[in-house]
Amino acid sequence: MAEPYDPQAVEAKWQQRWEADGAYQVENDGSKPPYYVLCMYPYPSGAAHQGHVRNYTFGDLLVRQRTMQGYSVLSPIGFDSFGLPAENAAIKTGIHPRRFTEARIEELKSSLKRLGASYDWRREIHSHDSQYMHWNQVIFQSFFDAGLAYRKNAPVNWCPGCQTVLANEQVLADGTCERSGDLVEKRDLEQWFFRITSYADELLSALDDLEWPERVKVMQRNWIGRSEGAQFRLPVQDSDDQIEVFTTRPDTAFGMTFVVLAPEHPLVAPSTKSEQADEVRAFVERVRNESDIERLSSEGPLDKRGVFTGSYAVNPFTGQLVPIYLADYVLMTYGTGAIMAVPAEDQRDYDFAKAYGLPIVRTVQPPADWEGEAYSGDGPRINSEWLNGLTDTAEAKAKAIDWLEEQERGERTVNYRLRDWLLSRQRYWGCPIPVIHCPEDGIVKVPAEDLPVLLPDDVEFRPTGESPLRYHSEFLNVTCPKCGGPAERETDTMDTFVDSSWYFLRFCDPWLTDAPVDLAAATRWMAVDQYIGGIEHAILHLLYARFYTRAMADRGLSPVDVREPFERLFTQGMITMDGSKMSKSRGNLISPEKYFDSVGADSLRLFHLFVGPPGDDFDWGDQTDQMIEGCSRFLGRLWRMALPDGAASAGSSEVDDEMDKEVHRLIARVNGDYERWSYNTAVAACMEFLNSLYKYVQSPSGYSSTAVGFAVDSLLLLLAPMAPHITAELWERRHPEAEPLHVQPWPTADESKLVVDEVTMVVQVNGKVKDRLSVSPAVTESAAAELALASTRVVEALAGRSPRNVIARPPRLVNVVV
RNA sequence: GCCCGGAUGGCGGAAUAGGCAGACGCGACGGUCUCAAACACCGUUGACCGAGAGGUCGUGCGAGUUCGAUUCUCGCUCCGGGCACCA
Repeated sequence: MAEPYDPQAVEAKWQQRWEADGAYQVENDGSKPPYYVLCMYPYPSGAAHQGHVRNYTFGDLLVRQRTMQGYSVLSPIGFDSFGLPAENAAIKTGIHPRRFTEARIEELKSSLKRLGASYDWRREIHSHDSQYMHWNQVIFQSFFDAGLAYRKNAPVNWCPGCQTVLANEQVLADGTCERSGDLVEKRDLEQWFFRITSYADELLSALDDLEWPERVKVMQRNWIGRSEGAQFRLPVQDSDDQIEVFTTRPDTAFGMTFVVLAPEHPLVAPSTKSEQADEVRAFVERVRNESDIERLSSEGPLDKRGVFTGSYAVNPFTGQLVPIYLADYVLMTYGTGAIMAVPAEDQRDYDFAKAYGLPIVRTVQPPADWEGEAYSGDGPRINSEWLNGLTDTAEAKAKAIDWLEEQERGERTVNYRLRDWLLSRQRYWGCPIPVIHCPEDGIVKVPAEDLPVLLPDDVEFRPTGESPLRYHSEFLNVTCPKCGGPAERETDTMDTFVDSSWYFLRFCDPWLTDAPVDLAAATRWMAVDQYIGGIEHAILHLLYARFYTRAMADRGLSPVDVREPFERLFTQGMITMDGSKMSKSRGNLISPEKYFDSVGADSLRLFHLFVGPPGDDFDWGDQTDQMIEGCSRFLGRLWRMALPDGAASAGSSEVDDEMDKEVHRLIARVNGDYERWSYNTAVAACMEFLNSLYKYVQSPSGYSSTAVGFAVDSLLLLLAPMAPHITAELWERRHPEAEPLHVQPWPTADESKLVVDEVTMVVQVNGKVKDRLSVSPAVTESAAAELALASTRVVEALAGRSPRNVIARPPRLVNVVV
């Protein structure tokens, strides 16, 4: 009886071996070609869940395969260790976020190690490391110097009960605070922003060249939301004020019959006539107290959604007066906060015009069969003086803009939906923003020699929702570095997306003590050749990282020519349960530990690879455990076959060309599957091959042990990135003198052994399979047709009828048509 | 509303360039081994008709192109995701 496979003993042995040998440590000055594989570093929420297992299995597979292929593979790992959950836990339990987080990191690390994931652990980064915070702050100050980080007033969610600002996520759908239940108000408060909009154009256009999933690129394009048009000014009647509007359809401006301002627009007060004042004030007040969600989702009658100011502006195209309205659907945050309304060509303006009895003037002739209301398609211009007759919208637009520019009333502009990144958080557990507010000197950077600004540990976590830093007088009260007078330290901390926006650059040389990024090391490794993570980061994290990489390059903080952080991106599918995302709060997490303790990590890894395409979601269900068992059974079969005294230990020493060819076909097939991330079919191919190997060694006519030896060794090499422990152990037992499996060269198929002498040709009659013939792969069209017509099965099916047509596609198929 | 995906046996999925639908695994059924069980191994397994040979149907629905469509085109249905008064 062969020795049974003991996954726990074997896996522990190899994990220790790899770590002790530094098997996946790479140096920055190696001679092998560099390759950078990175999985999105995790938020440490405790022991790993199946989503982590899947993510890190894909990443580890690639690291191991590229290493065998001769690359020097950079495979770092770190932890996104700042963030709200730790602080909320502190408020609840009194445990300091640092202690809480570090304990969670240890749990997660232990899971990753038991998975057998291979990292250069010397490069580990935590975003709350004081070193990392230091460089975070240096980068921030550099951005501040360049005007890329700035402060401005922004409308934020303010909870009167908690006396603090809330993140959008903390405001419930009904506009109340998730903690106190109070109605959340909008307040203008000073916040920190990154000027990501100044990179909008580049962030958009550079997407085209990235090897990213198309849907992620589409999401980013929509998020940036570029639109071309014109911006122009309308004089307000009896006033020096001018209303600036943005439009993508300047060609329809002759049909502008009113103007609409956002309720927050600065010209609202000056344009409000006294007889309208009460109504306007009530309206503005009401909109102000509506949550964003209410305001943006309201679908009710339009007559409650606007109000007349009593004033008029001049439409520069017609010279006519048009009334100025306010409406809640005009947003202060997009364009200029004011629009020209053209009801004939815009449905929402049309509805508004109907509700308020405003005139509708068509400037584009709709087609004769047009039955709709507003018409936004092409057509001849009418009622538009010097645009009349033009049918091409682009041409009409260009002409309208030229006219505006000639008249100096407006100009061609591009508008983006993208807004600057609000990065300040009124929270403790994040990286402090390194500035001081001085009543005399304004905002002053914390001097370089005083960096990093660290978080004081002796703070009290009170359930006020406000940052404990505000109550820490030692932290708060400082002297101004410029004038020496009393000043206050900034108590806002940075959004945790800041931490994850450049960690991949730091990994290149995390030991560097005089700059955030080593330019030489980053030049060698960047861009990340393969980035792997969840689709949920399609917009924010990936966009911020792309912005940061550019801004750092432009500030000399990273290599100038590295403008994109992630060359290739793979977004793996989610693990769900009954269709919803697995999460701690839902209580449906399935821990990998129980599988490590039973079938072992290799079986679980293999299952995750085998269960379906890596990009698809997988629903964890009743049969899942049995599928994992199936993977474990396969590894058991592999074990018994591959043990030196196992299933195939007694064959003859003759050569077997047929078996050899089968092995080369397997190698070619699995390599193809690896390259296109089709791991499920790669596993299937290996299973199929092992099945046929069992048939081979059990065949009564005997087998070649040389051929089986080559077959098993090849299988071990191909499976090494997927199931690294069991394959390493078997390799060592089979080849005690050889180098270990993970440094063996990756197998490639011998092209000459892929040619076959015979293939199966399908013969159809009227598209229905009637026969299968064995033919030479070089069979000619006429020979194939002849063979097909000679088949007795075909003759029977024809029943005397003569074929009308014979379509031969040698050597795969012949279709006889009657 | 707009933009992207997706739909194949009892289940997860395969079919890489329009050419054998259902690889591989799970489950189910039958068997071998065993006192019995576990493990392992062997066989069957899309539906329907047929004793069998074999036949008919079959990739969400309806059309179309083609000798031939899971694959391409058009029109729907359902499910999932993203954006959503963006001027």
